[in-house]
Amino acid sequence: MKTDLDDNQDLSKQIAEAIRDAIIEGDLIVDQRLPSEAELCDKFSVGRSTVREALKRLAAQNLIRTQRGASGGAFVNRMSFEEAYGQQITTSTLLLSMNSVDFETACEARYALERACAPLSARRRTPDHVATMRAEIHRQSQPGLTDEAFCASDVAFHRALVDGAGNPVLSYQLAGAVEAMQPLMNMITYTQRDRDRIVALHTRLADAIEGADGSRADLILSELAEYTVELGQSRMSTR
Amino acid sequence: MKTDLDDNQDLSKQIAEAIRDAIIEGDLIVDQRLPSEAELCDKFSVGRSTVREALKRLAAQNLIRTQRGASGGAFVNRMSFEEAYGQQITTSTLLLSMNSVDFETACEARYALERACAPLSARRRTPDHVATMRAEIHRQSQPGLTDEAFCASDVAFHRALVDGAGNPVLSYQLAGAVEAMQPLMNMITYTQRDRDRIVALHTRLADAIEGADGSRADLILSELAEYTVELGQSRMSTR
DNA sequence: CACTCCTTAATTGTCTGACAATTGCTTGCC
DNA sequence: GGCAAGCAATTGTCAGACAATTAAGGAGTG
Repeated sequence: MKTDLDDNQDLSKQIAEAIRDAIIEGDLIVDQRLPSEAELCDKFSVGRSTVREALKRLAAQNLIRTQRGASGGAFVNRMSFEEAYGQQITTSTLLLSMNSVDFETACEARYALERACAPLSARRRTPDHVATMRAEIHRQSQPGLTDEAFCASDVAFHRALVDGAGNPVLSYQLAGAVEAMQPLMNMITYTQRDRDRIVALHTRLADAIEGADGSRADLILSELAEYTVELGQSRMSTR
Repeated sequence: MKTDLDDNQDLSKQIAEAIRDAIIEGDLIVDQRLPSEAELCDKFSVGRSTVREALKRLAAQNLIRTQRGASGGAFVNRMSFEEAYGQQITTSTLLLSMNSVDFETACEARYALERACAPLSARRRTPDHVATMRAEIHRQSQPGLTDEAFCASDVAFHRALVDGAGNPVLSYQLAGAVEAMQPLMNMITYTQRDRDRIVALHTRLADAIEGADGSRADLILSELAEYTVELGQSRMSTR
């Protein structure tokens, strides 16, 4: 690990990067204990606060976890899919909201990615996935559902579709795209007619997935994408 | 912003989360200055080191930047696509390496996502994108190229393909998938025959993109995916 | 007035020392 | 052996000090 630091730069940042690189390079392996704060102070010749700030930076990225007490310390964290989801969603959400990405662009990205999953999902989905999709469709048909709850169910439905592909890497990549769109989707108000139309499309989609008909699922998804963009545009313009 | 903290928990973590939520909720907008460290100490009734550790956590996620001096302080950062790329790549790389995701799964995810871009790229790519792809193909044909340089060029080629779709959200999502695979790809040794084959596929791909033939590009990508998986399997098994 | 230089105040970056809280280990007692 | 007390190591928090950086204002000078 690099221990020589450039003065007149942010020391804690440099230390964090040195340790992060060591983790990425594999010099520090999962569950391995890092040197104690005191040892790191010596190693980098800095004060304890500086070391601590560096460690907090790494903790914020889920790269390490810390434990108090004897035989405690900082340990390299196994990056779990769960944590990675969370990070990705936060980042994607902020990216979309802060850069005023328009609805159309985000929608296009989302459905393009989702369509990539459809054929795989049609081939590999388990009965569980289909059941989840059916359950969400049922929820979406309930009268008196708030727009937000409708959106949340929509996310859950599509999540099941994506998970059906049985590829955790795909699921991870798509979690960000789908969930990050939720704030944008929440700005839309759905009339009963809109919901009926969406539920109908979802039903056909679930049928296609259950029937292992990937190309039909793809087709329906493109319909859904088109309809959603249309909906977004009309709703945005009436404001 | 929430200022009441649960004692006997990690204070700096709670503070960081409170501020992060305020940013996500839009209570703190881009380029807005946060209260100074001293003010935050008062607001949360904690010591300065605790506040500083919280701020470093946020800085590690690129949520804020800090400036020294009078009229300095911590400011809400605009999450740029550039920074988001970097974060995503780090996360994806670690996720893949730490969870021993097998080559096949990662490859499938990567090419599934890339195929989602192909039709869009065929429609929208600029001459610049095509030129980049051609340039990378040329580089890949050079004799004496190391395997690593070959892989890097491969990434650049596919990056141009994805960027050609002209959708920054898509580019962002895919940056992680493509670049995170590089360490896995780097484990492969490419014979001259392998390279020739890949260069041929790349050339046909560039032709299809240039000729705005999305479905042909899609087809070639599936060929490339199949060949890559095959290559990976044979190379892994001979170890 | 315009320009330069100096001082001042505000703010973050770093260091030191102290104490609290937690936790595993050892030691002594029954 | 089993149990409780204490000990040592480690992170979490705090307070105070000083350094480094930067913007703003003021003094002096042409």
